[in-house]
Amino acid sequence: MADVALLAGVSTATVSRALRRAEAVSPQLRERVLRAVDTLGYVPNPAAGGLAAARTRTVGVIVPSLVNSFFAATLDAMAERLAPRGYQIMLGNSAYSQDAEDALVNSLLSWSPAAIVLTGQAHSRATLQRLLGAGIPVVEMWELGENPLDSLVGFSHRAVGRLAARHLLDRGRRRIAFVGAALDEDRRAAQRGAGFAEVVRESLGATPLIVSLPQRASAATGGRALADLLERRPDVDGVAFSNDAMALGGLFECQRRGLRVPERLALIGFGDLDFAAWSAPALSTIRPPRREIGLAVADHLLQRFDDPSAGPTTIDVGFELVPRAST
Amino acid sequence: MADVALLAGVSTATVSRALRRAEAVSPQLRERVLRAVDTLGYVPNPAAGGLAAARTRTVGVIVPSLVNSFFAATLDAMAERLAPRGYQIMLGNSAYSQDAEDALVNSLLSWSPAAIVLTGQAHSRATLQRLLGAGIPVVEMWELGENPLDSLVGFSHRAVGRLAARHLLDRGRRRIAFVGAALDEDRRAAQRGAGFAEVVRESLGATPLIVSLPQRASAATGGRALADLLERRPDVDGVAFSNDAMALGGLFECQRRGLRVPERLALIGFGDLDFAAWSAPALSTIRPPRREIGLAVADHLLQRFDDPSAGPTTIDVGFELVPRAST
DNA sequence: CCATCTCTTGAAAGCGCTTGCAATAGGCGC
DNA sequence: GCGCCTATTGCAAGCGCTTTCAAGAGATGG
Repeated sequence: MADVALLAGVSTATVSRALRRAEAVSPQLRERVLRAVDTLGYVPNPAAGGLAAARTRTVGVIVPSLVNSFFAATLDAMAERLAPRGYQIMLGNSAYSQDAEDALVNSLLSWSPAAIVLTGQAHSRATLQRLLGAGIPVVEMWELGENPLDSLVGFSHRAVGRLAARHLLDRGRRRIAFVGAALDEDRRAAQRGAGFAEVVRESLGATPLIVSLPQRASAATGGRALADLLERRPDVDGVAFSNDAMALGGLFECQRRGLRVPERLALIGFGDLDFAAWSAPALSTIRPPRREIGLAVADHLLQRFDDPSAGPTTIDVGFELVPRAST
Repeated sequence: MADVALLAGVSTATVSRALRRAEAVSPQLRERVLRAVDTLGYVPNPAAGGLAAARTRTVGVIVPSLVNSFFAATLDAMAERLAPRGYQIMLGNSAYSQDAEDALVNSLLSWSPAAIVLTGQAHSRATLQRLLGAGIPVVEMWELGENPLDSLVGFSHRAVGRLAARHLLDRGRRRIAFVGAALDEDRRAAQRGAGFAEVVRESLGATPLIVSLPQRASAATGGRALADLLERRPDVDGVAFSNDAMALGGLFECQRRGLRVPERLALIGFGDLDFAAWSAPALSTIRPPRREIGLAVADHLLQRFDDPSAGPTTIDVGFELVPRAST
C-alpha cells in the first residue's frame, strides 16, 4: 500500500480511503490511486485491514448440510453475489447439531465478520446472546417464523405442508399421508408435516397419518417409509414426501410393487430437484426458491453494508406448487 | 490475550506460544495458561494472528460447483477434519471457469492461507505461478494425472471410463456408447469418455460412440442424450453415463419407451449417488470415494502443517465398481 | 476583503497478535 | 565449585492496514 501511495503521490491514508470509501476522496485522486493499484497489481491484505478496522469483509454462513442440494444452491447464489463486492464466505457445517452450531458461531465471530447467516430459527441461548452482542447484521434463512433475531429470509414450511395436503385433496385423494425422515432433527421438515396434519384435521376431520424413519432423508428412506406405510394402511391413495429425494424412492417402490402412479397412489415431493421434471411419471412437487434465498440474503446484506442505518427486514420469498403427472 | 497473560502470571509471548506451539513452553505454565484461557473465555483474534505471522489458519478451497454433490461431500469431509484443528475453510466456486478460478486464487491468497486446494489439474499459467510463489502446500484433487503442481489426491477418470466399458463388455454387450454432458467444460467427464473410447477401440476394433449434449449434466440431459442416441443407433445395447444423475434420466427414458433394463439396454452410471441403490432396477455404477478424498486432503495438509519439512505426495484413492441390476 | 465553513488530505496512533533476540535459570561435566 | 550449554521466558519490534484528529485549501456570505 505504501508503494501505491508513493506511485500515486499521496499518503497511505488516501489510498485506503480511495479503496474503501470512494466518495471520501476527490475524483482525480481516486483515479490516480486506482491506476497505481492497477499497475502495481496491489492486492490489499485483508488480515491487516480486519485488524485495523475490527471488521473483515467476510460473511459467516452456517448450513446444516452441504450434501443437501437445497443449501448448496443457496450458498452458490450467495457467493455469486457477494464475491464481486469483495466479500468472502466463511463456511460452517453444523451437521444439524446445535452444539456444533454454537462452536461454529464462536469461531466465525472471532474473524469479526461483516455479517452472519444462519439456517433456521432454532438457536441456543448462548449463540443468540453472542450474535446480538456482535452488533452485526444476522440473517436467519429458510424459515419464516415469529420473532426473528434480526433479519429473516425464507418461507413458511407449514404453508408448504398445507399446500401439499390441499393439492392431494384437490386431486380427489382422501386417504393421504405425510412421509418424512429424521423429523426430530430437521425442524423444517417437521413443520411441513405439521402443516399437512392441520389440513387433514380441518378438511377430513381425520387423524393425520405421519410416517417418519429415523434415518436421514434419501431415496432409500423414502422407499422404505412408503413400504411401512402401505403395510399399515394399504388403502392410502396419496402421499406427500418431505422432499423429492424421498419421493423418488417412493416412486421406485411403487414401480416395484406395480402400483400405478398416480392412478393408485398420488405422490408429491418438495424441492423440485433436477430429476423431478424428468421422472416417469414426472413428479409433482413444491418448489422452494433455493437460489433466490441466497440472492435475497446477499442483496439485503450488501444494502446494509452500504447503509449502516438500514435495519433488519423479513422477506417472504414464497414457494410454488409444480403440479405434474404424479398427482 | 493481555488479560490471559495477567491472570496466568506470564507474558503475552508465553500465552501465544502456549497456544500455538505447545512444546515450546513448560508443561506447568502451559497448564496455567490454558486454565486462564478457559476461565476468561478468551478467543484469539485470527486477523491479528494472521497479520503478525503472515499466515492464517485458513485453507482456501476452489470447487467448480457446489450443487454437484461430489464436491459437496468432499468439502463436508474436509471441513469435518480441519475444523477441530482450528482451520477454517474459505470457499471459492469457480463455476467451471478458469477466469473465475484465477480471480478466486488471487483473493484467497490475499488471506495468507495455510494451504490451497484446487479441483482438477487444469489451471492457468498465472495461477500456477502465483501458487508456486506462495510457498504453501497446494493440493489438486479429483484427478490423477502427470506433473502435479504439488500434492495430488484423486483417481484416474480414464480408468473409470475403461472400467465402465469393460463392465458392459463383460455383460455381453457389444454395441455400447458413452453419454456425457458439457464434455468441453468438464475435463474429468471427458477423461472418462476417453477411457471408454480406448476400450471400445482396443476390444471391439470399432469406432467409439460418444454422445454429449452442451447442457450441464442432469437427469433431463441424460434422458435427452439417450433419446438422441437411440435415434442414431437404435441397436445400441449398453450405455455408460458420465454420472448417475444422467443415468437416472436415461433409466426413466427407457421406462417411457418401454425398453427393458438391462435386457434390452444395460445402463451404468458414475457416482453411486443416493438413489442408485434404490432405483428400479438398481443402478450399476462406479463409486468415487467422495468423502475419502476430502479426508485424505485434510489429513495430508494437517501432516504438512505439523511438519513443514514434509513434502508433497500423490495419493491414488481409487474407485469401485458397484454392479447392480441395471447391467 | 475578511471571517467562517466545508471539503480534502496527511500524520500518526494503534488494531491484537507473533517471533527474533536477549536474558535468566537450571543442569551437567570435570 | 565453576564454566558452559540448553531450555524457558520476557521484551519489544513490527505485521499492513484504518481512522481520528488536525491542518490546509477553497468556497461562501456579510
